[in-house]
Amino acid sequence: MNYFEFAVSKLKENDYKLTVMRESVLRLLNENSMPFTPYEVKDELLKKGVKADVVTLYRVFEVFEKIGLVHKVSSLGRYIPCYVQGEANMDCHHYVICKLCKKIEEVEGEDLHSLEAKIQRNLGFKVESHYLEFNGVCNVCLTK
Amino acid sequence: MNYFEFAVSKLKENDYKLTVMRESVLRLLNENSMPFTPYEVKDELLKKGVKADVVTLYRVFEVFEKIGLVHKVSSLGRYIPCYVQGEANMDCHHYVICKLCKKIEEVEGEDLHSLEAKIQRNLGFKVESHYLEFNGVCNVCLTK
DNA sequence: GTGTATGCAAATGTTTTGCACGTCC
DNA sequence: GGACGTGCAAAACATTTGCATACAC
Repeated sequence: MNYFEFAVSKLKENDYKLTVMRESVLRLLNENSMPFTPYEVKDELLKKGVKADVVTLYRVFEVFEKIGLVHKVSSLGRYIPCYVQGEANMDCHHYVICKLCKKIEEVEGEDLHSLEAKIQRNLGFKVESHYLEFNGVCNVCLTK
Repeated sequence: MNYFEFAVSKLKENDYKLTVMRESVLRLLNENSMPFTPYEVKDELLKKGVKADVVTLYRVFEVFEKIGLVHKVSSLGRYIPCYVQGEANMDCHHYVICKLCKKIEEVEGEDLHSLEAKIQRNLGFKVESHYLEFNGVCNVCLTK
């Protein structure tokens, strides 16, 4: 099951309609597993002949985020599909972000359960998800 | 050495002047070790009789962030002082954020070096810092 | 005194809202 | 058919920039 199929079933499951806009965005994310801003999505879809309003795209992503299809990377204003190595990935988000080219890439989630358990124990804080960003310089920029 | 003293020396060290505005913001952060938006800082300072322009506060935080005195939590638009348990804390930022009351609190950094080393090894990505958010419900909201 | 910091005004950029119309099931 | 989704216009909000004045060292 690829991201698109996964997403479609997820939409149904949550009683959201599969509209032309939602489907177009999902196809884009499925083809390019990378983070987009709503404005970039608008441009990308236009290239494919689909005219979309950014307002709608904001609302599309709002829904997608609610049901765990994307995660918003606030520092970049981008939405990135949550689907790592064939698996839905709602609760842990691990990214590397290059400070030079701004490229962001999802990395395999390491186990942070012991840390979460510790926080739960020490603070009484109920951890539901986590978000981990590694900032630095990517391999491409390093060799420039 | 408290946060204020630490920050003052850090400013000097980086050839930034200790101005009334910067000092006022530092005192505020020193008294309330919590994240503020520039607008909130403006209001807080006004209560103390210090009139500050948000533009200036944005610039103050920009400098503070550059020299590692604060970290911007983009998802909340807030700046949080970096100073955990009496220690400056520039490179690793671990927070718990309550999704209900939005309270954010810094937690003791656990060692993520092995993870960083792994990323460096596998991707050739040079990790310089990381940012870790635990999202969930805080102990106060849990009991409501 | 000199370079940096600040305040004000305004531009820019991002995200949200209201409402009429269109579309999915 | 009815609820939900979309487009357009506009509002609201966040952040940045330019420039003249004020302040720290």
